[in-house]
Amino acid sequence: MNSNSSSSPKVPIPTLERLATYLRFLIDLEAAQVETISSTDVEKQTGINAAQFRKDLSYFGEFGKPGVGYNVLELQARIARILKIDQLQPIMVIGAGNLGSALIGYPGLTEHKFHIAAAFDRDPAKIGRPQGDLVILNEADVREVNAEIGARIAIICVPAAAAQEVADTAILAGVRVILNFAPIILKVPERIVVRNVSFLQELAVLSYHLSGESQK
Amino acid sequence: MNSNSSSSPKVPIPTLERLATYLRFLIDLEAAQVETISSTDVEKQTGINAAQFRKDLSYFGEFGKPGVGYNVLELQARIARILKIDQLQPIMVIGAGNLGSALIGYPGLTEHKFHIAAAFDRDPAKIGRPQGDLVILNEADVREVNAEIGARIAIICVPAAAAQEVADTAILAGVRVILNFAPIILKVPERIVVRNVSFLQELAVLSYHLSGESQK
DNA sequence: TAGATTGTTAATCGATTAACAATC
DNA sequence: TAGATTGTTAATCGATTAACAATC
Repeated sequence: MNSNSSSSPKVPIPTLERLATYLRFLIDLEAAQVETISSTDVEKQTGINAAQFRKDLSYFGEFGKPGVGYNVLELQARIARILKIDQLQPIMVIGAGNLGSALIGYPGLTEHKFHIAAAFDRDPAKIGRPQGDLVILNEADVREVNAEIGARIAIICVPAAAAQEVADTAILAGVRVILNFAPIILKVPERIVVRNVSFLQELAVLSYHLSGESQK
Repeated sequence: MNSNSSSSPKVPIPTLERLATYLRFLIDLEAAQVETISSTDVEKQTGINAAQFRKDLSYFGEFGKPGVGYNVLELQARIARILKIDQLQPIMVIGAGNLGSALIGYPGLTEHKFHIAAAFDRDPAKIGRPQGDLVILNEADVREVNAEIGARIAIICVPAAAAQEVADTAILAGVRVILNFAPIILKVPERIVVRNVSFLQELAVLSYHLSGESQK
């Protein structure tokens, strides 16, 4: 389900996912004025195995000092660079319904240098409406607008029926990676990376775990 | 990151995730009036390996006829039963901001027999406000309300700072599994199953894949 | 120096996929 | 019966974790 990792050589996806967790954790440590941290501390505080933490980092170079640990600020900066969120990253959101609006207003994004540069919809009632700092634009103008803003990341929040079409448009407009919230499997060229988020899937896995007992 | 799978014996989590995908796919097939499907067809249409499809199902019994394939309606019903979404499943949503509201209005939920039975917030300005078919309730009343509705699933959509407290409350109120949208690692008893959805993590993984070239 | 902790190699574990006898 | 496709075993692949020499 985790899609076309056509690109880069051999960093496991789970490692990349954890990298984002480490970054968040390091930001909290910075706020708590912690200067140095060891892999054992990481394990104690996040539950992620210390060897795994070191292994994850080892894909990208050497980050720590034997006998000492890792400098919080330096590690933070280096992980941000690896994840390419060391500079503002423009994103387009397609679909300005409830979910799209929630994302546009999500405060964590800016904190992590993600910047929603444009939001689109095809509903004439929504086009032109202000939304956060943005104005909803016409979906028909995706390509034109993206020639300006140069987003390489698209977030698709339209209904399943429209998702494939919208993905095609985004790709034509120069998007290279897609976060897809529509419950369908997008067909995209090899070079495009897609990640799917499915609330239904998450809930289904949880629901399964409601074993026998007190169903009320 | 995938949390406390304390419960059931040995079905891999990825298998459960795919089960939800199969279910969705089977619903589409039903709509298209397809009666029977083989594992090879599944592979062709979803990209999921045929052997994997059969293996996934094999954890739960026998579903197909050699030489023939699987009956779409029967398989659909049996997967729904496995995932415990063959009957209405009540859910509580805590946090009625943008994201919570998006979930309350999400049409796919009902289709899959998930029912948001109550939504809570602690903001006095929100309490009492209508939202879809619901009225936002006071977060302080979670326990009392859940004695009525009996939700075993909670969706947490509050800011990071409030998430742990809210999770504790939900667990006290009888919740057994949690879908957590707050970007923190919840500390919960062994028996509680948590799944985390992190937009930042998803975006970070995608951002990583924006290799070198045209950063514009 | 002695103690702590790294980065990395090797061992373990688990999930995916190929192969095939059983069966419709 | 011959052809197709299942369910399952065995082989492969990849990710996690333990162990330890190198290093601060």
